[in-house]
Amino acid sequence: MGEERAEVLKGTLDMLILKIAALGPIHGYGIAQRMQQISRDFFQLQQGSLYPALHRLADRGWLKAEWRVTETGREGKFYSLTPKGRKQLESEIENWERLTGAVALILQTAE
Amino acid sequence: MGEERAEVLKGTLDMLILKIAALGPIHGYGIAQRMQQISRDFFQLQQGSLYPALHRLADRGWLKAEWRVTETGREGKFYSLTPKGRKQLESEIENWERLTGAVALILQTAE
DNA sequence: GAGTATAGGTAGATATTCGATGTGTTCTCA
DNA sequence: TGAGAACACATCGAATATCTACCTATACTC
Repeated sequence: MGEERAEVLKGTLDMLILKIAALGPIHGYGIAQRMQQISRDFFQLQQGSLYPALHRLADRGWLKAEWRVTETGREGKFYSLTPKGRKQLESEIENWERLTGAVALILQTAE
Repeated sequence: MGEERAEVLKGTLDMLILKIAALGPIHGYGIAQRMQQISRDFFQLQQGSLYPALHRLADRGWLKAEWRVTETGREGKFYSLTPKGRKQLESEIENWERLTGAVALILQTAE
């Protein structure tokens, strides 16, 4: 009980990951941590969602990956935004805003 | 090109339908029309999404259905919110707000 | 009589997220 | 020195939801 399970809204994960990556090169595990931090523990991104999403985004040419050594001395795959990825992020944010705007219109409708 | 396809965000359709039904008993076809109107043509709910969703919501006890005659003299299945459905709607709206709040935190983060 | 709008519906394809599970390394602390 | 936690990568299958495409039927318009 009291499970504050915060599932990411389907369709928004790509945008969120791209946005975090836009802050600077970061490895997968770090993305999940950062997302949790920034959202004040609201989003707890699962690894089973994270890694497939990263591969998907890389496949589409929105992220590029590079092995480097992390702050903790381990190997990590660092992702950074490609120019195409930056455009994609912009377009996803725009769409997100139009979408939440439309939802707001409906939620505000009074009986 | 220029396709302004507005797909409903997965996970929000139930909330939107419940909200429209909360405005008063309304039949399925009317829900789609109303949603399009209120959202200023942004949402164009497909029948293949609408009807399965209505059945789902009725199965869960959030909507109750009743055949009546529509304004245009046809038979229509009118849906109205049950008390359980009203609670569900409230909880979905609350969740939606926490969710968009968390997304906003991430989108606002500056490099 | 043809076509459009209204009203209901199903079936299959697609996409995405999660939960469970697996590998291996480094660090901490008893 | 050894156990467990945290770090870092990953895959697989189940569950879910939405869409596209299709189907039926009635009423209205031209």
